[in-house]
Amino acid sequence: MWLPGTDHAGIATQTVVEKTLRKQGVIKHRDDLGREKLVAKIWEWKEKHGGIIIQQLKKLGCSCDWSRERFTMDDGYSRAVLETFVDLYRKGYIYRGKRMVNWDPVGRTALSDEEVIMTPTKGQLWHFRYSPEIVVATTRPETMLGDEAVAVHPDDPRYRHLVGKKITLPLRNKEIPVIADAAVDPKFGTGCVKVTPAHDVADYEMALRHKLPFTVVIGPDGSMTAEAGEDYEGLDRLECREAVVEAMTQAGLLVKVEDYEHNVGYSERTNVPIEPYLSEQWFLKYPQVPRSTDAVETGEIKFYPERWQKTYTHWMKNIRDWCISRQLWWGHRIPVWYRGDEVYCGLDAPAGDGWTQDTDVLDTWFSSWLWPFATMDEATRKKFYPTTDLVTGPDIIFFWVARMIMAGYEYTDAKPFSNVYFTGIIRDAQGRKMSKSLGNSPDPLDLIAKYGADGLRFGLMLIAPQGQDILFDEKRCEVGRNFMNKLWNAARFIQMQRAANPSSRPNNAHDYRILHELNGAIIKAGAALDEYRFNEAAKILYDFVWGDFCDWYIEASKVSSNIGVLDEVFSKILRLLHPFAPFITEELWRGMGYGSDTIQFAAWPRVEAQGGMDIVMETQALYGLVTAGRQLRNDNAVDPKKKVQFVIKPGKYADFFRSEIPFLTGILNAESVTIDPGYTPTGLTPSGVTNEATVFLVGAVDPAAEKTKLTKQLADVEKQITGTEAKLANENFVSKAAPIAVQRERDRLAQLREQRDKIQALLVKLV
RNA sequence: GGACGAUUAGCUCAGUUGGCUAGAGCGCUUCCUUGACAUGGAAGAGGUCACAGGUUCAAGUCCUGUAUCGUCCA
Repeated sequence: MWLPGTDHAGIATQTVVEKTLRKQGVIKHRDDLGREKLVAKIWEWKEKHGGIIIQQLKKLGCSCDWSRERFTMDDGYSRAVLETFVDLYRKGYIYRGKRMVNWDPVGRTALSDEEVIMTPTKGQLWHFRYSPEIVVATTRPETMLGDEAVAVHPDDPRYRHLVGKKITLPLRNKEIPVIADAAVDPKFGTGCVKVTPAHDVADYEMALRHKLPFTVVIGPDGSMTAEAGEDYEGLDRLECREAVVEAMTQAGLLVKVEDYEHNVGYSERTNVPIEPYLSEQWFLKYPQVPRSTDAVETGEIKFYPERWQKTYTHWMKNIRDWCISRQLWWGHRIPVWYRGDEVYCGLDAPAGDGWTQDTDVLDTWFSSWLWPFATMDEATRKKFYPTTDLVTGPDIIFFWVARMIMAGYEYTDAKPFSNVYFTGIIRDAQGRKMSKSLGNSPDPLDLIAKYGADGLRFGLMLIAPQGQDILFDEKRCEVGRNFMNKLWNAARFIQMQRAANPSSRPNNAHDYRILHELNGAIIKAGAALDEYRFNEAAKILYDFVWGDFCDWYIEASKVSSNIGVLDEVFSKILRLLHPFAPFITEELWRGMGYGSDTIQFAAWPRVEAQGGMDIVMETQALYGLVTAGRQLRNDNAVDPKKKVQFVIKPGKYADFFRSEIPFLTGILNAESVTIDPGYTPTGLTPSGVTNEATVFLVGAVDPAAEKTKLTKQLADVEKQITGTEAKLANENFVSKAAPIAVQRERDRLAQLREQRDKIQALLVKLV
């Protein structure tokens, strides 16, 4: 059972809707509309656009249980989210506090650490003189307006005498202390750092240790507050930066400016620099951390590919409290009410007047971490929980996977899933992630229109190796489309055979051989699927269908067909391909009359015991003759329409080859094929040497070409002989290698020598 | 700075525990509209498996180091 659904994508959705409304001139700011009306607008938008992904899944033929589709803002699911909040609050995992958070000044909301993208950014490092003895360096001059101290390392002899003294903060004419703190790196810059408690994470920590005041100089919208002083109030933080630099320069306090590359956090959503911002937020201390860490380490929950374990473990071991409040309106509103100093947390508003609910909503991931179980009612859970597989992208291993595991253990006392399959990320041909702003993501519906849903699916499966990102090129869908075309035409061929041929049991070499290969495909594809190697399974089936079934078995069937085996193999092919290509297999399944019910319920093919390994080998040798014969025709530029005479001088299998003369004649477009163990060519007779026989093309010859070809072949074979002989002459190899490996080399050598002799004999004749 | 990937044919990539005479698709060359399929068929060219060491009878595969690219985390 595949349970489909979507989350409400809080910040992304609200941002899009607000932007649209602003563009339409409906509002300037969300406050113009107010909470209820904006949320109503977002619901409208959701009804209109929210189904796109689901539509795409349906068009792709994903076999979800659509009756179970869920949305994180559904009533039932919402209830579960709030219950979780209340429960964790009562258990003491959730707390509210004034902390330094990652502030998105455009989205005007706090973000979790995971939503901040660190990007190396070229900037400058300004060196400011704060006093005759103190020079500090900063990449963010505007923050100096909120400085509350200058810090040095306690053991730094250069500054020890200054510790405890006060200096005057330039521009603000404010007394600030010089403090000593071990967090200062004495080797960085001058060894003195400015301390801005309200606007830097490290400084915030330091301020706590030294009980410094927190002066907020940058407001939630990224502009300077009154605390910054009247010269700067209202300026945007970047404008303010210039103003501060200018003022310091004027005052003669700018010592120097250096180019400097450092990491700057950007909002994942709005792509603007994050502002460390001191504000009142809700935090979650994660539950079930040790158990969740162990679960993955011990393999109770398995990751595919395994290596993501490390990333997971590393994050779990360095886990920090999660800022879960967002200053948004689209999402689950925090179920906490205030009245004066009173705080109430519960599912519904408390009785009595004067209570106001917290205005924040919860981080979307706080909603979706409950997904594996909150989407199911009790009866469903009994049947399907814990679930077996989660399929997701490695980019949300922290956002979602880790949190789901913790929620699972906390609320169901069980793992939410046994296996996590991490897909590759589809990138464009230049290796860039697909993104709306780049406009480099193709519309799946367009691709389906062009290549068919099955073609698109199969094409993608073939190019998606486990654990690797996929460079997407539309051309690659052609492979899938072509394959579907091939499949369809194979079906047409079978149908045409039905009229002429009665069904029967396997009775000839080609039958046994194709059934043998079918078994191989079933085994190998099954094993690949068991290990989540989807591309490998797709490749195995592709090769079997195109190579073995179409190129050989159907071709053989043109000479003499066995409709019973054709149908048996093809009906199994359809079942094997059904997970990859649901539409065409369903169509053919019914169209070919293999079942009246949907193929979805047809049993996965089983391996049927097949005798006749000898026949399979003989047939392999037979096909070798065909290839040799075709080569002869090609090399000697024989008109494809021209019927020619072949003579085959067999090593073994003479009787078998003789019994297949009709097949050989047909497939080689021969006038005649003769099997003659005692054949000696007269004059110039082009020939091809296989392991089991020599094939002669009697008739038209180009002696020069023939000689070149044979000489090249001889050189090739002799090179291999030398290599094999060297191996076998190596005492160490013979004594230390596995006996099978040694035997294999001996057999090979014998075979190669035989081939060499044959070619030499032919060359002698040519001279 | 740390962790993890990648580096194999012109391009995009397979290659599971070492046994390889290294594969596929696309592209390329030659020929073919023969009753399943030109979204096709037949044949073919094309690779010192990033580099340097090491382990081994044997290394694309294991180990160490280097280089380049990518992702994640500080």
